Amino acid sequence: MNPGRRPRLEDVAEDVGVSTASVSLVLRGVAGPSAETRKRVLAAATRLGYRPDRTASLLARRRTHLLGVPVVLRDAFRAELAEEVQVAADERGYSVALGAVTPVHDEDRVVETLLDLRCEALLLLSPELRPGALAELGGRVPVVVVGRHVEPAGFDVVRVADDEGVGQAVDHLVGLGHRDLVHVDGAGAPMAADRRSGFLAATRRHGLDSARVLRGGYDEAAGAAAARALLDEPVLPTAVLAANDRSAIGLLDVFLRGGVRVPGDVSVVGYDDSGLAGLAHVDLTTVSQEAAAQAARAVEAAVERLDGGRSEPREVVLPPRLVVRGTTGPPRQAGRGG
Amino acid sequence: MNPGRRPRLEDVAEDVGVSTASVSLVLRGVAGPSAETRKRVLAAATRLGYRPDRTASLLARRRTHLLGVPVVLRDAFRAELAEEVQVAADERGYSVALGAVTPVHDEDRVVETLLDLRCEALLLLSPELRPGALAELGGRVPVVVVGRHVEPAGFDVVRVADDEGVGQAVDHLVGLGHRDLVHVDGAGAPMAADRRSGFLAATRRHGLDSARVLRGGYDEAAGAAAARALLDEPVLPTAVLAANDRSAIGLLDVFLRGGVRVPGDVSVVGYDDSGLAGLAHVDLTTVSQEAAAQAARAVEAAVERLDGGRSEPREVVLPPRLVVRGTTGPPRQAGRGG
DNA sequence: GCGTGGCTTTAAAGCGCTTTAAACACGAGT
DNA sequence: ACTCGTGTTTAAAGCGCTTTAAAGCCACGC
Repeated sequence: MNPGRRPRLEDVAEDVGVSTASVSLVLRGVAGPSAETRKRVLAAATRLGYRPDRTASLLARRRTHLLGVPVVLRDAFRAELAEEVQVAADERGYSVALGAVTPVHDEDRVVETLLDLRCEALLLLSPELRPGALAELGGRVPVVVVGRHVEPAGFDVVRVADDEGVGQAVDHLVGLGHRDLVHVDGAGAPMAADRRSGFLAATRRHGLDSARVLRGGYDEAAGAAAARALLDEPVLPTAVLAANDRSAIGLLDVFLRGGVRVPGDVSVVGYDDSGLAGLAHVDLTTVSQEAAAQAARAVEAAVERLDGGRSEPREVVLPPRLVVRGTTGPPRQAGRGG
Repeated sequence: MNPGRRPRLEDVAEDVGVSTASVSLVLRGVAGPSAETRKRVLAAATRLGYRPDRTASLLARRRTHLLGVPVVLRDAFRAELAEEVQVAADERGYSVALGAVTPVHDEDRVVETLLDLRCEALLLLSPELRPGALAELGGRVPVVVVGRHVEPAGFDVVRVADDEGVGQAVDHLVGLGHRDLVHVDGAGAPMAADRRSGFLAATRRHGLDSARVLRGGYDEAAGAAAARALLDEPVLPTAVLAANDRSAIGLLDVFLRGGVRVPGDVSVVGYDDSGLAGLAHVDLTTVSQEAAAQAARAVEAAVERLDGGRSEPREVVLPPRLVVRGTTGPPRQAGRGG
């Protein structure tokens, strides 16, 4: 019926001797067709190598079951999150369309592209957009903001309790005997404020009034700069909490080059538990952001709106998890570590 | 005409008082409609906030102008390549659909998903698929293999001359006075053989028969292990060429911890010029794979097949480019750098 | 014999856009 | 006046699938 072209629903129907409607129903697993019909349709579809044309299917039903995720590929943690979103979406019968955010392709533009592809919802990973822009976007299409502390208004928010995460890290260090802590913060970066306040709250809770915050940033250079500043001071703190893993790597690097042993002379804690932290030669104690859990909840939030009809915004705050590895140990005064 | 719904072509047509055909022509910039019509249609479209429904459009014309790119998000270099593909595709009027390859979502599966989205061609970044599988896939849809040395058969290949790249690095080191070189190779990884043979060819060319190859790998752990092996030997080589940047980072790390100065005691060269290499605290001399150029040529190859009707396979081999940074210097015997 | 209700199946109307063939308008040429 | 040609516009037929309303079929009970 149809020479070299890819088989259509009609070809299968004709082959079996039923209508395209029946074939459509069978192939989508909808109730109705009898077991007999079902069997024959399935057999014919397989034999003809039929594969549904998603485009036509999308046009006909008004749904696409597509989730859009703009992603900054260069950012290891967000990339990991995107992966997990794909996995979680899969489990719920949704596909994800990834859009690369690059210097020449900013977030707005990628969002438009994804919407043109008919994504039904957008999952934004630590988006840079202003809350106003987020709310506006949320008015057009369901939006879930992941990993950013912002008031849910017209969109959902899924994040980790970063203040608590830093608190766990502080507890861990204090438990080891540390009393002299420094936090190299993330300056104005997203979530940096939470981590900073979590640090201050936790140290006060332990009565450590000497605990200080040093201005830092979210990359290796910021950590390295902070480490150099610390080395210039008369006496090193016994433990440093970085704002994220990349900053921690910068700190480690400078300490290493300066002959400062970790954790012998100073303990270092990162944040994110990105791929970097687990590398054997880094072996960084850090706080996990639970990428998989965040992704799963984010997809769930989107699906609730799309399939469940929820419309009031929701905020999901997950507990972080301290991952103890090799860069933390007893302080140099107390233990025998140095 | 159409209450809350998004405006359709028909709404615009009705508003202007012409047929949908005219509107379609105007909006796509096809010749035919008069200047007058054109103007009024454009005005109406803007006023109504019309945005074409890509799905319907795709269904009607038989083209999608979509390029599929499976990408391993965790791999910095491939992620960068994917970004560049997006940029290059954009310039030629194509969009790219990214599909995340993860442990639970292997390359085959992602390829199927992308094909379901009606991608017209696939750009595979250092794919792991067997040549046979590649050829078979190439029979179904235009395929461009990027960054892998494989005979183009039923698909195109775009890659960098890795042997030459390593050769440039060797020349650079020899020019600095080095005579005692070691290459920590990539074992069985893609392109590793080329880098290895390039190393051997270049060192022979310079009469350095002592040049050795150590078995390594493509990650930090492999580099670290190789570095430890080197430290166990009675005398260190004066320069080490790693199979890629990640391996080089591992080498640097172990050297640093072992008190070996770079480049004072030993020079280190990476490969890829991934984001890692450029970081201030790493400052790694490396060989650039010219991601942007590779991406551009890959897109070009796909477009040639799709729009130009080319069908015979093509191989494009680009020249690599040495990027000299801070991890290479004169050898410890010769210069004063030790 | 006929109406009933439960299964199955299907005809047909879209989904929103593209495209082709044909219609149309209008002044030039003969 | 009539044919032609050029430049514009459009009716209508899809693209391949979904979905709804209606038709078919059949056993059952009155």
